Formats: sequence, C-alpha cells, structure tokens
Amino acid sequence: MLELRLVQGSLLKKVMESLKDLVNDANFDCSATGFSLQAMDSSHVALVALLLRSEGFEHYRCDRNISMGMKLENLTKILKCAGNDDIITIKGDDGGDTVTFMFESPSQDKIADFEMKLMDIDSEHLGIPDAEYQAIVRMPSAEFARICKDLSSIGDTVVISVTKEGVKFSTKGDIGTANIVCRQNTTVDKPEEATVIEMQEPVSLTFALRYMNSFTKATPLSNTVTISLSSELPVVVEYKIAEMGYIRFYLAPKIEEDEDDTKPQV
Amino acid sequence: MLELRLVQGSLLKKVMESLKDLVNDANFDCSATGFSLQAMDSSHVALVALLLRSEGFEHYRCDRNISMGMKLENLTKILKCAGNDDIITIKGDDGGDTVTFMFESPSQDKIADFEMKLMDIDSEHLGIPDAEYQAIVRMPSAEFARICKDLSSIGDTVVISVTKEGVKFSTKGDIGTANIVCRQNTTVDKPEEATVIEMQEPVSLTFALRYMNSFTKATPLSNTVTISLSSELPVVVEYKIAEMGYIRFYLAPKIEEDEDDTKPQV
DNA sequence: ATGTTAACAG
DNA sequence: CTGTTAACAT
Repeated sequence: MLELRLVQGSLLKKVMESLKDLVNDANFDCSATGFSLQAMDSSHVALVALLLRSEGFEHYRCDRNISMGMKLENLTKILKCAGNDDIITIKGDDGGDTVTFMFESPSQDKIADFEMKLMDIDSEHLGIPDAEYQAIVRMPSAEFARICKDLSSIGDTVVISVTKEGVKFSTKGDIGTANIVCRQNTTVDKPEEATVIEMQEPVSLTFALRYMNSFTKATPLSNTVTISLSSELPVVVEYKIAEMGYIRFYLAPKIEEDEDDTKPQV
Repeated sequence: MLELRLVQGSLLKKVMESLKDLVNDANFDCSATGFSLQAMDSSHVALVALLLRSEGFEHYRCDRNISMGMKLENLTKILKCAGNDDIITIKGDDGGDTVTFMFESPSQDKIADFEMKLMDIDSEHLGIPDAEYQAIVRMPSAEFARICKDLSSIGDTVVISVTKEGVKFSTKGDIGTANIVCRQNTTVDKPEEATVIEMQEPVSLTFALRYMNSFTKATPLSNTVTISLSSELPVVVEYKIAEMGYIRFYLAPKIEEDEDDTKPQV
C-alpha cells in the first residue's frame, strides 16, 4: 500500500517537465525515505537522479519498497490534467500493476482520478558514490540557463573553467568563439543571486551543450543551481527542491582534444 | 428589406468562432423573431442551433422572412475585419443575392462595409422538439471546457454520469483511465461559479470527445454551460447569450458497448 | 493551416 | 495564477 499526498502539486508537474526531455521511461522508487528516481537519458550518456523526501509530503505512507515503471510521456499527459494548485495524491497497491493519481481542486469541488498502467522497465540502479569535487559553483539557475542557451547558438560544447575568482563558460564554433565569465559575487541583496565558488584546485572540463540545455529545464524548480566539477568525474548539476530534496543531473566530460590549451584561465 | 444593428459586435465574432470548426456552410434565417441558424456539422453527426432574438438588437427590421446561405469561412474572414467594440449592421434586400456588413468604430471615425455573395444551401430544417430531460447540469463553462480537453488527452469518448450528488466525466484509453467528479455546489461567491444539478433520475451516457471539444469553442459566449441529458436523446450543450438567446449543440450518445458497467456512479 | 509552447499582461 | 498573445514547430 502506497499513498503519497503532495499539497504543492505544481511541483510534480515541474519535475516532469524537467525530466521528460531527457528520459523516456523510468522506474519511480518508493521507500520509507521518499520518492525517488534514477535513470539514464535515452542515449545513455547522462544520468538523472531525483529525490523527494517523505518529510516533504503532507501524508506519506509506503508499507514496503516498491518500484513503479512509467512511460514519462503518459505521466506527463496525466499531470497536465492537474490544476496548478491542485493537491496531488499518488496511490498504489503492493503488487498492483497500476498507479492512481488523484487531483483535488483547492475548493474540493472537483476531484479527478487517473489510473495508469505500470510497465516493466529494466534499470540498472547505479550506486552514485559521494565524491570530493575540485570545484563547486553555486549560481542563479536562470543565469546558468541563459548562458547554456546563448553558448549553444555558437558551438556544441562548453568548456567550464573554474578559478577562485570565477567561472568561465567558453565555446567555439564556425562563426567564432565565446567566453562568458561569472565572477564570484557574494555581496548581493538576495542570497539566491550570489555566485559562490568553493574551490580546492582549478579545473577545466568540456561538456556537450545539448545535455546542459536539457538539464536547465529544471530551472523552475529552484532559484539556484550547483555545479560540481572534478577531472575524471561526471559533472553534477543540482537543483534543490525546497523542503523535499533535489534533482541532479550527471554528465561525463568530453575527452579534451587538446588542440589548444586546456588550462583554466578565467 | 433587412437591417439589423448590433452594438455589441464582438458577440457576432464570438458566435462565428464557436461555429466555424463545426459547420462549413449554413443558412442564416431572419424573421420577426430574430436571427437564427440551424445546421448539421460537416460529418452530419452533431447539430447546432443559434438564436439571437430581435429584442437583443439595437435596431431590428425584417420585413419578410429571409434565409441567407453563407460559407462560414468567408463570413469569418469578414468579421475578423470588425473591431471588438465596433457596432455591426447587417443589411439585405429581399430577393437580393448579397448581404452587407457594416462596421462602425465606437468613435465613428471608421466605417467599413463588406458585401458578401450569398449561396444556395440545401438545409433540412429539423424541428427540435422540446423534451423533458432526466438530468440537467449547469456548471462554469471554463471548467467544462477544461475537463473535455483534459479527458481527450487520455481517451476519445467521455461517459457523463449524473447523480444528485454530482456529475462524473470518465474516459478510458491506452494509457489508463480517468474520472473527474464535480460535486453539486451552490454555495459559491458568484452564481456563475455554481455547479447545479437538476435530476429526475440518474443517467449515464457516452459521447465522442472530439465533438464536445468543438462545442466548448463557445465558452467565451457565456460563463456557464448547461448540459441536458436523457437516455435515447441527444445531449444538449447550451451556452446562453446574454439578453439575446443561445447557442445549442446537440449530439447523439454513442451506443454503449457494455463491456463494463454503465451504471451512474458518482 | 494547425497545434503547441513560451513569454507577458491583468 | 489565469488568460492572452506571439512565436514556433509540425
């Protein structure tokens, strides 16, 4: 028996908007800890991990661990039927092959329920080790999204270079090159406008912009984004979900072709 | 001689937006009573009836009954040329084969007139008997439109089931099932937000969502919609046009395949 | 031509 | 937050 009640239903809608470009089908895992998902993108290059902790739900009952395979396109269709301020309840039976979504309008005058068939989905649930990162950048999520979008009109890859002064996003394409530098800046009115760099040592890594732009679909979930970088490790792009958890995207760096310098140089 | 002056010209524009998805050509009938239209949709499944009573016009002169056949696409093109607060005058000559639309801007600074050729259109003008309905539901038109749109992302047909507690809209599709229940609710701030059920006996009927979604194009004409249901009778979906009349859509229920229960169960 | 989505105004 | 509009993609 599974019953999760989420007052802020729009949050689930936003989560799906963040995922659906990247992932086609995925298993949602419920346990006493919370509601989580881990999935590779359809081309098996990027990985996404979602956690919504049980404490963030108004009501959370999960008698035994359960994994529910869903086609995200169908789930998105159903969530589109929920109003932005509807209360969403997710119900499942142990061993059942369906999941039920219930949407209650704030006035309680309209109650909708949608039953969706579950699917069997192979998933290798990778253990993601906690790692030390050479550099962690926290910045406004909208600014990061804008940078990725702007750079992708010039080139296909972005070089992210961190020094303790700031972070530089660079690209190169047929029409020329682009460099966008964000200086560390903690003296802002609101903490979410800050750009903060925690750096052990300078790092410079290259990533495909196509994936970065998919990751930024999660921008509505958080005002800030955290980018954790280490040589030899996948970058982690994390959007915290207030009171509940996070959505994290992992992407391996491109092997540098070394046609020019790869030294960090902000 | 025919001359109809309608101060609220936007109303005619909205009426055309409501009709044009459903009907290609139709006869507009003018009599002392008013300006009316009755037409089958292009696939001869649904029927639409429009009435704009003469009292709703600022000036209404109709010396003898006249039927004017128009291609709604052309009429729509012409009405697009009218401003939303223009005063619209419709003029025709007895036995003439054209109709003239005149648009006056509120400031009287701009006066446009458009003459359109009439067409001969076969039309079987069906007498629509007044019937007693087993159940009549009145609800906010926007809510009904939202429900039809949401359900059509899941399935092709909707089962409308009425009990005295409320009305249930259900569908079934490849990805699962959906049920949306609207409780009777008359204790709202504004009367147009109420959901009111007048029921003689419970009723449950199935309709094609495609047509329902066409009907809801009339939503801008009224804050509320009335749905009248009886077994064996076409459903009537009515949008009242303030001070003037109504637009009514008729659609025969689908014969239930009885693969599962058809009992009303809200 | 149509449907969907992103941005903006009320 | 809903409604509208504009741009976009199909």
